[in-house]
Amino acid sequence: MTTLSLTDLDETDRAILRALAADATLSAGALGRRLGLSQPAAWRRIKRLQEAGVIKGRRLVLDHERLGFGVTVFLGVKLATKGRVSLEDFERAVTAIPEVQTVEHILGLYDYRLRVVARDISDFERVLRRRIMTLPGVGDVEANVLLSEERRPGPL
Amino acid sequence: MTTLSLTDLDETDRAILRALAADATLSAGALGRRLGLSQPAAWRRIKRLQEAGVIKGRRLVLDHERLGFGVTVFLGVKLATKGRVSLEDFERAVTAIPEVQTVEHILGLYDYRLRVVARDISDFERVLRRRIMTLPGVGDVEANVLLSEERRPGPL
DNA sequence: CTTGAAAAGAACTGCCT
DNA sequence: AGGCAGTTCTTTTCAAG
Repeated sequence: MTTLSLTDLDETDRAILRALAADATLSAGALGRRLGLSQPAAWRRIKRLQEAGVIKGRRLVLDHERLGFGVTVFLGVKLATKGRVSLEDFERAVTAIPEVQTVEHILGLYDYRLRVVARDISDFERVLRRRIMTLPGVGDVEANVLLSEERRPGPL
Repeated sequence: MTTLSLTDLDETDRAILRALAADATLSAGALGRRLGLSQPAAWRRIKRLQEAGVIKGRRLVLDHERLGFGVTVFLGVKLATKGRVSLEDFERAVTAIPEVQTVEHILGLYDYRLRVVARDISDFERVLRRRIMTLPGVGDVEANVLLSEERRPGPL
């Protein structure tokens, strides 16, 4: 496992990550052609990046609107009671809510940021009142409705 | 294109999405075995979901820490000047910053939420001062350092 | 690192229930 | 809709330069 070696990725590794980050569907052969490598060479590099843990996996990108979840809301949550037990209780309870897609523990005015999806605004109200506000230790809550979102490749 | 398909996904489609959302590596054959379908049957459903636009693509999940970006910060940004041109100017400029991974236009106290990665805190300070604060129309900025994050499958 | 080749498996197609 | 059988392509592994 801890063959953890590398912060030493060369420029070719970075190019592979850039290409795959945009489209994880690319085959080793197609990648090699694009970068001037043979198929086995590209394949070995990809495998190396996976085993080093740099590539953690591949996930589907779903269109939640088409799945009937037209509303995405970010919630900032401040805990009324802090301390180790409160954090653990809150995290356990919040991860059991299906509408919660992401739980981020952050440093700042709020303790947690939640990404919540709902079918529509009234469905969101239901989730907020019956699920979120009843979580253990919840204090202040701030809501932000997502209007649009753009993801970028990130630095490499 | 507009083979507009439907909000009518049956339970099998949902099971496919649940499985693939966790691991997009699964082959149609493996998926079929898991659900009691033949390989072509599973394959046809996956293809249908892709053509319907429910599945938008497959993305790599990278470990940014191992890539040397140990710090993730969320920035709430309030624009000083609003209006159509200001929003477009801001969005164009902000998407050109490599450290910015996500740009979310939101409704609430702040106008945008940015997800920013940096090598360390002093690298983040550089990005903040030289890149973010110099963006056109930037007013208030609030920063939240990410401590930990958990992603969940979401409702289905 | 390359090329070449072989085995396994996945993707795709057509036909039939 | 689903299954079966077959073809084609890629992935994956290995040998050798």
